[in-house]
Amino acid sequence: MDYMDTTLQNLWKETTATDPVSQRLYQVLREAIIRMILLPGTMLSEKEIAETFAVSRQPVREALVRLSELGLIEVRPQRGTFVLKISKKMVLEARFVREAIEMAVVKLAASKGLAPKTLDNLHELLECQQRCLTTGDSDRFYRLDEDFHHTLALGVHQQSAWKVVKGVRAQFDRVRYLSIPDSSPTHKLYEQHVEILTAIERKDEQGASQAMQSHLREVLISLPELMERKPNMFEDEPI
Amino acid sequence: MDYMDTTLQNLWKETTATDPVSQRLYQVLREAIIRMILLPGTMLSEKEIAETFAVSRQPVREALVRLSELGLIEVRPQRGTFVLKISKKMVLEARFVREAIEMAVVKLAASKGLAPKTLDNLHELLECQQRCLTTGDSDRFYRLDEDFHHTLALGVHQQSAWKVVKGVRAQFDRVRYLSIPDSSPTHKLYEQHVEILTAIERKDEQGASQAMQSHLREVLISLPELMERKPNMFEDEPI
DNA sequence: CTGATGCAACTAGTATGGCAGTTGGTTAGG
DNA sequence: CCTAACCAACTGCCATACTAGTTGCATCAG
Repeated sequence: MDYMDTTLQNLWKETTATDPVSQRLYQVLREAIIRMILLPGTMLSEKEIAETFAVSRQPVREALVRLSELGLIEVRPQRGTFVLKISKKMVLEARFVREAIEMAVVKLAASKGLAPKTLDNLHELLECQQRCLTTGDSDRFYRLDEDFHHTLALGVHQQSAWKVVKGVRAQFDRVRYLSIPDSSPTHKLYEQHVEILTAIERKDEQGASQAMQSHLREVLISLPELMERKPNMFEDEPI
Repeated sequence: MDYMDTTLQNLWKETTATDPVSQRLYQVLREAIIRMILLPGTMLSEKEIAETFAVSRQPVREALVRLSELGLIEVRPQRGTFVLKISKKMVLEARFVREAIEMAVVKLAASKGLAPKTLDNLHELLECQQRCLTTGDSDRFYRLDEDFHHTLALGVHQQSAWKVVKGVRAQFDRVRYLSIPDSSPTHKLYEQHVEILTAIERKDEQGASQAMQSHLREVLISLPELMERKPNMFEDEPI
């Protein structure tokens, strides 16, 4: 909890200074946990965090409350607050929720159709992703992945659905960041995006939802191997 | 904000006194908002709530943070905190999320099958509901409804899915309590539960998910009529 | 009488201080 | 040397105090 302070400070400065402190702290800590800057098992002392960012403990607490609701940290009263280790169970449950919602989203998109403006945005996002493939900018690629899914959800006017997906995505993204710098199958993910979009455009509900399912299961293929290679990042599961 | 104090006090005493104050406040306020004890549009002063329950503002704030994440209240900085009016958009979005998840749950239950213990519990719940039909205890009926859906989700080991459903249920339940004391179609709801369970038992994925869909859409049939009859409970939608 | 302006009484946001419970090392006893 | 009891140093939880921003009413000018 020393070398990483500078990294946290950078994230802190990226947040908009006019926002409430508790919000900024939430964003910073969430990002830090997902990006494996704060590793699973790390203890997060309220006092220490407050001193790190030169704020009081009150807004820190509120940020921690929200993070514990996301299932990223665990607050053990009178003992300490800890970054939760990745749980295979939680990740698979998160996938179930995400699959259910996002498959419903693309079905709706295929049946009702999307606004021309939305389709334009989606196509543009795919073009950007294709460019990322050639430049090898996988960081940007994944941000565009999030945008793609977000745009789909908003395209069928389901903002709440997106909020839920964004919440459970945290579990996914930790696994993803853990697998860096493995060669991730970005090409495959891109192809799947294309498949999803074309299925929607030809009003193929079944095809679109199947493509989405395959897409969402792709990320977790490497899960068992990761659990073996980095066991201390994962919760000790009962045998 | 006076006559209702006694009602809130009762809810307060029902909570377990050993739990953290912030948790108890969250439960009480959540229940009060859902049960329309705290009506849409009501202003919730942190100070006032703190005095009502003889606690400090700190745990009140933490409860309010969680409630605002559920979409039940809105915190407007330096102005006040308000119980959100029911929004048709939000309710329909909540239904979409719930439908997506619960249809996926029953599909999984039908394909993988449920443990005998779980099936027993479900059948017992249905029997209890049937008894409620004769005694006319609709309050208990709806608690059993929640248990039924909860048991299904846990039966396929999807605890996270249930948490999400429980979250969006808040939007549903406000509409339900608003429609009391209308004669609600409890018989129909019971029949739908039976239909869902039998479909699961005969491994009929499609039938189970269809039954669940009909079931979830039943509650909101009265929505348009309610919006006309009690317009001040609903958000002013753009024309 | 109507309008704008300024002040007082709110609000939520933040900071700080004191509390009880847990923990791990240390010390006293076997 | 080993074990058990104790104590100091943490932890998160709650209460209180203070700050900054908003709002509405009262007051004063036109």
